[in-house]
Amino acid sequence: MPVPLNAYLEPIMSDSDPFDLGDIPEEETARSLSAQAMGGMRPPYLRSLNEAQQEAIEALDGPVLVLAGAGTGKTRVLTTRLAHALSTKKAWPGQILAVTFTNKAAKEMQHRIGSLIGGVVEGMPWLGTFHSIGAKILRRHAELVGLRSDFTILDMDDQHRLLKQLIKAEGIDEKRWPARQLAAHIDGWKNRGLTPDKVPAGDAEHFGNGKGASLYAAYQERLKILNAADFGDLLLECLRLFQENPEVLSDYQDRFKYMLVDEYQDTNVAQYLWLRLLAQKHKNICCVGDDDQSIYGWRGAEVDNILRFEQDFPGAKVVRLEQNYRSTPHILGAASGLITANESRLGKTLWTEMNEGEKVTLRGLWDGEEEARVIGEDIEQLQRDGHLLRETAILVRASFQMREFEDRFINLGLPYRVVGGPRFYERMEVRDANAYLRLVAQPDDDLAFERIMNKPKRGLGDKALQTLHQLARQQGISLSRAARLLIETEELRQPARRNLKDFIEMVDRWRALMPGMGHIELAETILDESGYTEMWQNDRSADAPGRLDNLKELVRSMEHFENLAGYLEHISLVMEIEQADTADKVNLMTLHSAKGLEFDTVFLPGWEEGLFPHQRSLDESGLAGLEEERRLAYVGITRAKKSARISFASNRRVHNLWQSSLPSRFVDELPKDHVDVVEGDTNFGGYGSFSQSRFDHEFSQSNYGGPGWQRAQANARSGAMKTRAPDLEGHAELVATSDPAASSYNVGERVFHQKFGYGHVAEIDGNKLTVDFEHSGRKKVIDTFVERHA
DNA sequence: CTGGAGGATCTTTTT
DNA sequence: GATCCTCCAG
Repeated sequence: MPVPLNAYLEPIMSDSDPFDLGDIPEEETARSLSAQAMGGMRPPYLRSLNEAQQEAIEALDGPVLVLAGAGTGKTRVLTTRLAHALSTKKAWPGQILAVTFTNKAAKEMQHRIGSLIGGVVEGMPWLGTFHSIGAKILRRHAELVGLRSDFTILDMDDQHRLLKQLIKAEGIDEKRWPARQLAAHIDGWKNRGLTPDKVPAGDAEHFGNGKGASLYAAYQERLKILNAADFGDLLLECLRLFQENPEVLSDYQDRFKYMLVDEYQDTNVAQYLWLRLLAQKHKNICCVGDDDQSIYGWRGAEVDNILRFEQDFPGAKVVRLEQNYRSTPHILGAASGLITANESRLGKTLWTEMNEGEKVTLRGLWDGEEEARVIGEDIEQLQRDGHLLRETAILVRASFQMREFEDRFINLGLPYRVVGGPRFYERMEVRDANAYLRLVAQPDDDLAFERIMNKPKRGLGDKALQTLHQLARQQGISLSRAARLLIETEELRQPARRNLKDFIEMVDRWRALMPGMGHIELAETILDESGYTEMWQNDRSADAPGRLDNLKELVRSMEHFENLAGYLEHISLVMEIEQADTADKVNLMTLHSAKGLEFDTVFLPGWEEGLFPHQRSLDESGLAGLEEERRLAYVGITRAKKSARISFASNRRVHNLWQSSLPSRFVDELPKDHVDVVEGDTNFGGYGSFSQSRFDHEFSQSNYGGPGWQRAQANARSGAMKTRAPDLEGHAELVATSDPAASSYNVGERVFHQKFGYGHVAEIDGNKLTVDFEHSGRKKVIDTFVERHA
């Protein structure tokens, strides 16, 4: 994330007149002179734009909705609009809020504005993703929502572990109510802007026999104790901050003279509310989006937000960008024809001045393997014809489809790259390393502590961890504080105790190094001294070398940051490591990660009922799900500049068993005029014509209870039967020891300890007791581990 | 407390 | 087919 240019922002944030040039450093004045020099003339950056684009750019004041179809120059409009606001001096960089969804988009905008205005525009402090901007605002006012400004941002793995603990503590059977499901619910609530107290009663019953809402509340409470926020909180807590603190809100309302929202069709309710609050004052909000490309409904995105824009912002100007600069007429025709099957859309008609080009091809194949082979051959042919591999992409519905292509390409020696695959920061070893860094930076980060306490093995297993947890909970302190207490006592057996002590001291030592040592050197020291690197060096498994490489890469990536805190903030918000991979490789990715990209040739394999549209989408969201799948297909086709090649297979291996499949209904919805059916040389399936698939379509509609669906039902049934008695053990433990009033013991008092038996208190040092046990001799223990015994 | 064996479950998409 | 989890034997 960009480093804020405080030097030049501060004056703007203060009460001084933002247009007072006296506050702006020289270079800035020099730059804005070029804008002034344009005078009344049409600024040069507007010249090569079409009418609609210019309209979208020049309508700076008042609410504007820009409906930007695929390939209509959306990003250009966005950035030019920004540049326009700046160069006409309607606003200074610090007064423009520009939000995107992905870090990639934010970076691209940053970059393009830079080249438009010329020079440094890291000065756009409020250009970023919803999440990064939310985090930035929250850090400034953390104490108002019960956090400290150095709060940790949890990733999904952390979130998952935490929820698991809570579910266990509630005595709920985790088999039946998996943590990931609860996480999905909580995410859903947060996306809809619901705090625990606002979760509708009916909703909460979906989880753990109606315990959903209370678990959510418990989770939020726990987050506050951990001084942590999850992804959803970055928005929801920010929203709460605004709602509960009008003066804070009004401050931001004043500040953001102009607001710009990219991919508006992907906003969820929380984001929508957030935007609305902020736009209340100046009302200069410009939302850019395409309802036909809304593909994140499952993540809480509300297509409604864009469909409702004109009601939400009365007097809104709506600009349609319909001239497409990317694709040939056939490709556009195929995509447009397909998307007309959707009912809920605002409707646009894309057109182009390009030459006809080739039709979209459609190919039926025997199985997934053949599909991979044929596409591989196609790509090799393209290569021979002088096409670049990097201008070729294979877009799949689900990531498991990638495997067959990878296998095939490795076989062929065809270079490929998986875009948006397993993320760097999600790898286990990288997370472990980050946990070390987090623990050093933030001593009370329990999740980090827990993660690495016994990695590498230090003889601190479950037992030690449980003892620690118990103590931490009773004392209301963090694990590392609890550890400090524990090593003073004899609660843990000798090896564990010594190991824990060593561990604590090691972390303390690193922390002490922090002020003097650069963060990179520090990271190296930590990885080295902790034995973590060594652990992988001694590991004989096949993936160990790769993991070591990743650790090196991690340390290298830290160079981009000024300090440890900056690095940690970055990785929690940006899951991807930036790498300039410009090599000529075929691109392999999911349809979702293809949004916003374009390629000469696009392969769209796997157009089969159940896979695409995905069965689960249909089961869970019905018609809305189907329409979203169709939009996904639309996104896929419109990625192609020159050639789109759709295929489907009659047989596919799923979970290691073969399933026969029918061509996707989307195949039938493609307008014939724009499609060529290609006969494969091994056309076992006999899908030579549309009539066959139309017939299959009829069949498939009555085939709703397909194998997958039946299996799902069977699972649900057996799950229901598996209900077990609630786990009482956890409760018993709580009841036995959680008695805060009992912490004051007297010397000579008789006490009972679970492990050491009966004894008399000999000395008292705070909450540490020295007890003479009748059978175990003199021991130091923490008072919460003993019971008073009359 | 560790490590290995065997079992269950998984695969839709992601900031 | 992989990964994660649980259980059991040292």
